[in-house]
Amino acid sequence: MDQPLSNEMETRIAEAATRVFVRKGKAGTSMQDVADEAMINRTLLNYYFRSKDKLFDLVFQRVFVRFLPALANVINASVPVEEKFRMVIDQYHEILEESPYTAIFVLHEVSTEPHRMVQAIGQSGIRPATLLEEINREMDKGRLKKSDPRQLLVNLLSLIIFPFAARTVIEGILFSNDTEAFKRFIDDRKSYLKTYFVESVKA
Amino acid sequence: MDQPLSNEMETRIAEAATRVFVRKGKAGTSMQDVADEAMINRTLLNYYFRSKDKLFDLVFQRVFVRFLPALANVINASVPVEEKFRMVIDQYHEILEESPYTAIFVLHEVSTEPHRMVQAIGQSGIRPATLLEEINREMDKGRLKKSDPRQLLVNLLSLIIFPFAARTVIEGILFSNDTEAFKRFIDDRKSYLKTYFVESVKA
DNA sequence: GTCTATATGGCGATAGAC
DNA sequence: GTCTATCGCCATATAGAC
Repeated sequence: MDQPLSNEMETRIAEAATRVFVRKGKAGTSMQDVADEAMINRTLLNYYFRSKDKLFDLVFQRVFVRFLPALANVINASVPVEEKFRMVIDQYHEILEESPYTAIFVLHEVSTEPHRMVQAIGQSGIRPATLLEEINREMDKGRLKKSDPRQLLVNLLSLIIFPFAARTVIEGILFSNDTEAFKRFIDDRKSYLKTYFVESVKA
Repeated sequence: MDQPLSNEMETRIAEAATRVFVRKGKAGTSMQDVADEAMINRTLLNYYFRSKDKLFDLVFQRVFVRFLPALANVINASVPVEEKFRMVIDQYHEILEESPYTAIFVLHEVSTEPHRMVQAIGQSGIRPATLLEEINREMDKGRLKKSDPRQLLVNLLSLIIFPFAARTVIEGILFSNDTEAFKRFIDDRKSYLKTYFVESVKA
């Protein structure tokens, strides 16, 4: 009874694989690395997942999908648009503070294998158009400064995500590799963005 | 005389290697890939560069260093600080529009091998502290809104670089994989940022 | 389900002919 | 300087014993 059931083992492998793939990338990870992280024999990986590609597909889907509810929940919420911006900031910070490498992982893997985008978006049901239309209406009503709503959306995501993607560079240049100082900076940034960004887009 | 001289061949290899490494990453690139791109026999790579590591070190240094003059020139210019912001936007756009994958390449490689940061910074002589101090003085004089100068600097770099790093995602979600539409978006963004960002930081 | 043993192929690197 | 041939290693994947 202390032998893991099939589902338990699959979960255990998936979680270990996620940690390793996210940290070292698909090409930089061997099946041995994953087996070590899951503390199982390497051959067992092929028993549960027939190939590295299949395993990676699962991991990528798991990671990518986590980024979507943060947007989807917000889009459908019944709150003013400035409050939606604050919610996006909070939710992405929650995800990225917990697993800081996911941002660069997703961007890198999607960049080298763009076909993943198509299927990932298809399975997600995400509708950014809805948020863009709401931003547009608020601009028409004169509550937000007039501009291209897509520029505003890209601004928001840039300001949130880039510091995590560029963590090593920023930590090295601005904080002399002091990880704790960087974490304080990110923590400050969460509230900083909620006032700075919202202020900068209001009409 | 139509045989390439040693220096010409080294340059040719370095340029080919840069294209392949930037596009597929270090771990995702084989020496055969580089040889094919340079249209030479694979063994010649080992003649000119003893190992993949040595070749990659050169490529990374070449790519990383390109990002620094954009900042260094600006820091020492004798112009108002708002004009410096505009110069940074122009210069980074020039680099990134020419080779859009360099952003994600640098961020990914630095993330998986952080030690590269230390040596790259050391050899660059970059002094962001100088720019931060100038921003601080402008805040004291009441010409810029008061805040943490590092947050402002990170905002600027985020707004410029992130759209390139996330190109595949943005192109897929916002532009249905229409590359030309994305390019127009980026072109608009350059002038958009110069007014939007400068406006948002002025006191 | 889990292991040992092994097949098969690609990789980085070098020796040696020219 | 440039090639062919080859070494040794590690990767993915599978066969087969238990």
